[in-house]
Amino acid sequence: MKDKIQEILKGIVGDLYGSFEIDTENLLVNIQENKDKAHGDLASNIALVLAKPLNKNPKEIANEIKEEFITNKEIVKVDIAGPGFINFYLSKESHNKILQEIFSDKERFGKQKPNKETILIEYVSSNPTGPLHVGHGRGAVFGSVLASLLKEAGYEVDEEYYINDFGRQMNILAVSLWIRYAQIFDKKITMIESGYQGDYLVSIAKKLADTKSDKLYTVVKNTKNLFRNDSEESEEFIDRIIDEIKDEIGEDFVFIKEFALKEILDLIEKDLFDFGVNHNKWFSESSLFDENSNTNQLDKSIAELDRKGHVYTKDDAIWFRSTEFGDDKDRVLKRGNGEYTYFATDFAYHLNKYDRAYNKIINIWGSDHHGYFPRIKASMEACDRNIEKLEVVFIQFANLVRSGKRVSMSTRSGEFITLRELIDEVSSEAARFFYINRKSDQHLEFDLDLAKEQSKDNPLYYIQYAHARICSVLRKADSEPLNFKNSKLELLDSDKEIEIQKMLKQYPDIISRAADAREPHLLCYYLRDLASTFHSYYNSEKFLIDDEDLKNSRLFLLSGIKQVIYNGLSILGISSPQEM
RNA sequence: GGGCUAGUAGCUCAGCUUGGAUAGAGCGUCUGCCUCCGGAGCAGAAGGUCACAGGUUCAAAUCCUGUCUAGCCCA
Repeated sequence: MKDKIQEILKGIVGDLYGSFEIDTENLLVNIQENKDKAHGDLASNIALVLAKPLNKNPKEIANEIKEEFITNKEIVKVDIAGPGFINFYLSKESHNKILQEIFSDKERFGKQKPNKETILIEYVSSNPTGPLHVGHGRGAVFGSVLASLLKEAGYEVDEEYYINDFGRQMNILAVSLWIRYAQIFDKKITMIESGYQGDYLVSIAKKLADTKSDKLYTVVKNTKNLFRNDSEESEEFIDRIIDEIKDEIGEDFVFIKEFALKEILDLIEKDLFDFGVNHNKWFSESSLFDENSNTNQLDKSIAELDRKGHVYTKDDAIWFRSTEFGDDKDRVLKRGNGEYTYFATDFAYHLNKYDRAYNKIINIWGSDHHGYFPRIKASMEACDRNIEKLEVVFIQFANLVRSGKRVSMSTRSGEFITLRELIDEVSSEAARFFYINRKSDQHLEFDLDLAKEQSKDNPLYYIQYAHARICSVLRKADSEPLNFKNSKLELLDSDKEIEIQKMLKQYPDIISRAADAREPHLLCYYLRDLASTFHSYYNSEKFLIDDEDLKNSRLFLLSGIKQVIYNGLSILGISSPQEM
């Protein structure tokens, strides 16, 4: 409809002022939906925009255009208002097409045609050294909802979890597990300070003992000697312990490491699953180092950077000259001691993503990493990759609030609140909604009490209640499957009914806007608005009435609202209860 | 010191991408509404220098510049 009006206006303007050679393409002409009913349904600012180039009073222009505009069945009235807006009034019938559309498309309503673009979203990617905590929750929900939104908007989407399963932290994890395991046989052994303290390792250690009995303990000859602490710095201390345990246990050290990794990934995957988050790809960092093949991707990637002339050696270390691409300073890829930096593997990982030929690569990162983006971008640019393809969405941290007070979120060993605990307390769905119901780059106060509350103050409850209420009415109506085909939808002509139909019409736009702008919270606000309009309608009208035609039409309208709430909540990964 | 993000009603926040008519919700406060489809709800009132100062524009919460304040990152 907007396009139609736009075309007509262009024609009229061409006829009227063609000789002035106005560049209609570049003028900021738009057709907008009016907030205020008194101004009609749609408005054009064309007269205001033309005022300057024509050197004419905008009202005069608007009048001339109005004279030429021929109203029809759909556009029943044209009006001039304010400084020179041209308002268009649509016929009441023109609003109810949307209900037929929803009725025939059902859960596909709002879904756009496949556009053949592929997108890779990488998110969560928490270190596999312990279970997920609440700090990961927001990014997890954001990634999964954005993925659903993009699919709805017609993209083909892969959701990937990058497993940091390489390097020193894995050794520390293995040692921590071994200590918990050894404690089963010798209570006097204590966990080292820089080890992973959480209880989860205690249960994993029990499993390890179940499969290996004490075999990995008895090979270590002198545990006392192992834990002597002659005032070493903790860094050196843990490195020495890693080395000594490695020596004593031999190849089984790798077994312990992989055992720990597998168990923790199982935990993470289960938590994510229960949280409604489902990655379809898991990418292992250590696969970049695959030593069994000749294709160590990390060396290959650095070699490519080198070939392009962006690598140099200084102080025995290998550097990337990232400053040439806008970074603050050059970055080390490989240290003098032969260790690769975290950045080096990330660089190789991103090249790998590019080589998988997606149209778009989206990373979801905590906003504390924003300083990290320029060097990744620089490295891709240096390798002649199109940096327009790469996008990072930064997620600001959330604070949990209980009884008006912030819940301490210290990440000090063992003190964090796990995602599991949050799900257990407020339910997975409430947690999802509260995490996503805020612009992602904004601080979020997550009110635990409100998330549990069952009242209109809790926006999720309010939306779900609207759905349940409609289901209840439809149940009560329970006349044979309603024959909506013959409904006299033109009877839906009250202000509220028109308003609802207009609102339903906006739904597909909201989906594409939320997807394109990476702003899933728009959907939450839309659904809340829709629910609110419904509740108001519900209180002002009766549906189960004697007038069959009107009754059917109203029920048809209700089922449209119900469908849209259902579709929207589905994208958020939240259910639409029939009753509650 | 450099960078990023923000500042909108007493509180929590939308709106800013794409400038548009009287700046919106929820909570809280006040006043009403259950013989009636789910009151887990609804209607109404009060509440604003859109941080501040300039600039662009017919038109600025929205775009630009500067200042102040807060959070985060880097040194």
